[in-house]
Amino acid sequence: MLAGMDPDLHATIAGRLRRQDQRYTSGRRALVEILAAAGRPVAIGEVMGAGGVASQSTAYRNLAVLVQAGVVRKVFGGDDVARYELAEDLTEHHHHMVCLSCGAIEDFTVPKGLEQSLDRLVGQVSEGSGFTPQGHRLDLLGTCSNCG
Amino acid sequence: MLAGMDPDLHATIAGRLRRQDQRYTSGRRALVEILAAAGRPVAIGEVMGAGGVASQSTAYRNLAVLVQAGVVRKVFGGDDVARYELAEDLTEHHHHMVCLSCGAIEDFTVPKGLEQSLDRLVGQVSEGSGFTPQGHRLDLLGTCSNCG
DNA sequence: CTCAGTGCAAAGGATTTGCATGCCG
DNA sequence: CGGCATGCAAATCCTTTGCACTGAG
Repeated sequence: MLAGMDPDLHATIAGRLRRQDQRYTSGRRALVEILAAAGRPVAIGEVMGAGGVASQSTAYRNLAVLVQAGVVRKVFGGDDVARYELAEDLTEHHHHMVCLSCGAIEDFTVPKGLEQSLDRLVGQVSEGSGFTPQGHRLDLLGTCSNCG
Repeated sequence: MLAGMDPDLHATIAGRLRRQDQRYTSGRRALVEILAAAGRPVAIGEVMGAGGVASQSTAYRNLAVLVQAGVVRKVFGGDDVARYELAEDLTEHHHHMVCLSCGAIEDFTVPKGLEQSLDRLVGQVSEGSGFTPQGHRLDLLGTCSNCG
């Protein structure tokens, strides 16, 4: 586990899984460790390369379970490969810098004031439309240092 | 063509294609008409269902050409199917409400003041990191009226 | 005539599913 | 013991590509 990581993380996750009648197996724990260590959304290839996960299909299956339990979020960048990160309530609310060239994603946060403006906006837009907002997504699109 | 649509739209597009040594064929024009009429990002299935486009592979190929020419933008929502919309400089800067249930996407715009805040943010974040921003993406995630 | 554009069918890559085996509760 | 989790391989889904044909310049 990374230093600085919430020591109750695994207990919290175990609880959420139990609520869904799911077990917190070593394979699922390995996935969580990888996501927590990465600190940014990781694609399936990186997950497999990290070691500790043997079967790709099981990785997909477990990630789906974790998403269902609200432990993991699936994010899409500029390319068509899905990436996974720990749910925001296990880490913190943040945003993404998406590289349009290679698809890599990095995290960043924004000033609290702007976040509040965004939250207010969410509420405004929801009124009138039949749309029920559950959150927002603010991404920067551009070119990362590797591709620039 | 839809009433209210920029009458020079097709001329503009033809010019951009010509710059890439591409022709503005009837098939490509049909795609543009569909995107313009939709007013929101459309998936390949909707494109085919709209009529006027015979071959799915040609549709993909022409959409790629249009993206390359800066006429069309490819967007990803909450699911893994790509959607296409006219480039922002042919329409106007806007944002998306993404339905997490069915993947549908609707457009919306935000107050100018907030947009300016976002633009300022883009500049700030770019400094220090090696990331070169080219734009931003602000989406609302939630449930649409059909799925709610 | 020549070459880009088009259609059909086959190929590709990412993700999902079927089935038999192994392990935890 | 019984059922869920896991691995492997086959299947699916979206998307791209190969190749021969057609049409516009």
